[in-house]
Amino acid sequence: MKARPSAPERRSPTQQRARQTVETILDAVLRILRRGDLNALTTNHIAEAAGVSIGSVYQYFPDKQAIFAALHQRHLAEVDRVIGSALAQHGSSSLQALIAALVEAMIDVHTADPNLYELLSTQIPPRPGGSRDFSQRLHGAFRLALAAHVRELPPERDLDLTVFVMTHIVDSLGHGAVLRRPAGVSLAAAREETVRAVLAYLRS
Amino acid sequence: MKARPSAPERRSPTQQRARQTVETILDAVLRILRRGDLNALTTNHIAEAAGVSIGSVYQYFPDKQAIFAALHQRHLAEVDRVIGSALAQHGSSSLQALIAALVEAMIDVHTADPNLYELLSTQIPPRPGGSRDFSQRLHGAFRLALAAHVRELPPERDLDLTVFVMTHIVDSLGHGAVLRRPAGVSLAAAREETVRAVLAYLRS
DNA sequence: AATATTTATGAGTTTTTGCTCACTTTTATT
DNA sequence: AATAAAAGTGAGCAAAAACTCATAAATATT
Repeated sequence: MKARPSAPERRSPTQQRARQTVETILDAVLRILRRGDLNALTTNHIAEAAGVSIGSVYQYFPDKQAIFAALHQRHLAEVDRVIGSALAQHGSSSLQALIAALVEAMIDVHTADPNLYELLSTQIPPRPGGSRDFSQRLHGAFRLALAAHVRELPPERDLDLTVFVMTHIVDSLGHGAVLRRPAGVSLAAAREETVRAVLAYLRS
Repeated sequence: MKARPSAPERRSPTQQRARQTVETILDAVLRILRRGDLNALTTNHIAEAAGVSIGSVYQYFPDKQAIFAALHQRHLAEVDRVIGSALAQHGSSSLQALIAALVEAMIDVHTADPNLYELLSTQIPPRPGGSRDFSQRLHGAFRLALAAHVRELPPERDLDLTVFVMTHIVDSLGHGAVLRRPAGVSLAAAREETVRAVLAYLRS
């Protein structure tokens, strides 16, 4: 488990089936993750779950970390897509409709892969000066979304601070609504209440 | 890494120095955690970081999981202590003072061990019918805290749903304020804004 | 069709890691 | 002081995991 001295480069897939193999491997990790068996995340088992040989895994990933890093990249792209779609559809809607769409998008993301965030946050080292991480990416997207509605907000508010709070509320409750919802609280109720909380905060 | 067939019992420490050894081992895990090097969480390295032999570790912990489980227990007790203290001091205060105290307590907990929650959530399997986990514990404590102020809340609100939302806001922002605060947002500002958000939600 | 390149395989090597146990040292008891 | 019990040690074992490499199959290029 200790970091190997260096991670040799691997060739990148050029043929279609090679790209498919890479996707299959990443999908297998998600499948294991959904089963919740974190200890089954070994390279050999990932290969087995993907239905490819261990050699194929190392054709495209220099080491185990790289598999998680690739998954991280794919997840970021997916979040961008989902959030972007919500923004595109509700760019000119009311603030309430926008927030509702964002909350729903967040719940969708977390429903698809409930444990992914925890895995990535423990397995992916934060890039020092490199690309933006998950929460920064979310912050940027939400900042853009809220900027269109600044006139509806009380004046004299720090936009970054407001977005920081709003992002955490939406993300945490989107996550919690899927994973930690107490008995007697429906998903729909949690969703609506989250929207209420965000709107109450923004208008306060 | 796969689960061993059975985990034999170990003797529990009776002398003072033995209890100290156990604490030293748990502290070492926290120290490694604070360094952020999740891959250094091997039994041998934990022993080395604690300055005890690997044999001593296995005097008191039947397997590696048990170390994390003990840490989990210790963390739950600490959270109970901190939250309980906040409640005791502000049992008859205003709602605003109470929320402020809870937010501060949450930030304190997360400041001490920023990565602990992530580790535990990935390494500790959820107890089937056993003791309550972290978020349930928090929910119970916050429910108690809020119950004293039901008269200040709008009527016709589901207490569990309200506590669910409030707990996630406080926990997530307490955590985020320490770990994911963007540049230009001070800790004090994040704390105050969290209080504002919770109060706005509760009064909405 | 012949050749080159990319992709896939998986048995086997090497490293890591969880854990044991025979033994020593320290503390408690008589 | 003698004896017993508890605590501590660390070399080393067995299992597991990361990763390699010689080889074969599939696809692309000539």
